[in-house]
Amino acid sequence: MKEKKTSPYHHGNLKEELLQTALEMIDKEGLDTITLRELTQRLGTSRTAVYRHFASKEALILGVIEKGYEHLNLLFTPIFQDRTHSVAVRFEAMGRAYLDFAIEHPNLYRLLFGENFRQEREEICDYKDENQATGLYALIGLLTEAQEEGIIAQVNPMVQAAMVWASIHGLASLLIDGHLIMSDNMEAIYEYSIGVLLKGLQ
Amino acid sequence: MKEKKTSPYHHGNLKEELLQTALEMIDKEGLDTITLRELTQRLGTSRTAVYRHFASKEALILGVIEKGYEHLNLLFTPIFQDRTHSVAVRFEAMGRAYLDFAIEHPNLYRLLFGENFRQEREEICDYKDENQATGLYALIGLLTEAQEEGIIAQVNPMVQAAMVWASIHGLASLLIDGHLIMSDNMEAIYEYSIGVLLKGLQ
DNA sequence: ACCTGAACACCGTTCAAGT
DNA sequence: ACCTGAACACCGTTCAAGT
Repeated sequence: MKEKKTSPYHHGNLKEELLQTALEMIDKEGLDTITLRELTQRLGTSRTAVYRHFASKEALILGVIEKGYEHLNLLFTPIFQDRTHSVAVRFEAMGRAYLDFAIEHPNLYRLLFGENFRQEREEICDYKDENQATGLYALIGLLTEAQEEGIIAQVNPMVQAAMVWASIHGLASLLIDGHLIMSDNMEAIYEYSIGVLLKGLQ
Repeated sequence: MKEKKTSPYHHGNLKEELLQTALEMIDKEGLDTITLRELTQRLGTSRTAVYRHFASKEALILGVIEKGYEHLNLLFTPIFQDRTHSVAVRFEAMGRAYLDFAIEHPNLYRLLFGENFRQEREEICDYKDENQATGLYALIGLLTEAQEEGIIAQVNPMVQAAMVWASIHGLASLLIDGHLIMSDNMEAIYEYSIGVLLKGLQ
């Protein structure tokens, strides 16, 4: 048995491990409570090792955001593209998947769709790329499909997509941030919302 | 000319000044960047004076949140109660006022409707009080009125209110956090959204 | 491409002592 | 009901020096 080339010390892909562990820590504990000191300690490296791969803590978090978008993209795109189901069914399924993600990963959801790095997001990924990763483009595609089937009115699908996204995002945000009375009634609210949207879009 | 009873040092209502100045600082610079040290320095007091009136920085911020809700209440309630205009007009006006507030005071809006103090909010004000201050109760009243006029379907108005609030809140959030493409198209998106809502609620 | 260790400026918070 | 001043633990970040 040959050993791997003995890399000095115990890391080869520290950058990836930093991103992955940071993502997990944010997911579990929230963005505000994590520190570089704890992150590096958990990986068994020195504090300063971070700066070999990232210019700052912010730069690292931005990497986590990118990772999060990719993760989300893999989650949503298949739903939109599943042609075996009707547009209405897929519409409802996408909203539910979106809400479920927010509920299961509130800290991650806030990181991806909250105020963090408003500036940097605009600089790094141009809007198009972000919204592609977000699934907004898939949503636009689905709405276009619905227009062709005559289910909804022929309006600029980007405007429609913005309105629909805002509705579901608002529901998710109010819910995970504790602003909605009767969280227990969530299922009823969601189903009603989808109904109102589909009817209103006609 | 009689001088005021010479209060020791230069403050009588420090508590109120702390709240007011903190609110202004948050409004201008955001919650994350303000520090107790800068706040007290701006008021010309010692750093430790804060702890005469508040148990912690968090407690002070919570006071700011309460102040914010009151401010908002004064803004919205008149619109809802203005019986000289039709329900549809008031509905549109309330959404616009809500959006305008978010756009003009994004930092304050995030403080009031974001994730901050999720826990404490639930403890201090019970849901009802908060949602009353938020204007949610007024919205429910407006929707009830609309039901009586036969403009919208007779559904549990609390469910309707949650759906409507979520839609506008989502629009405001995505906008001020920079997630929406074509912010320049905002007016079109808003008008379309109100249309979809009114139609969908029928 | 990592490590150790010391240091810096900046936090919120506490405390002891004054007026 | 405030003040001063020192101190504490905790940050992100930098640097000098190693391997």
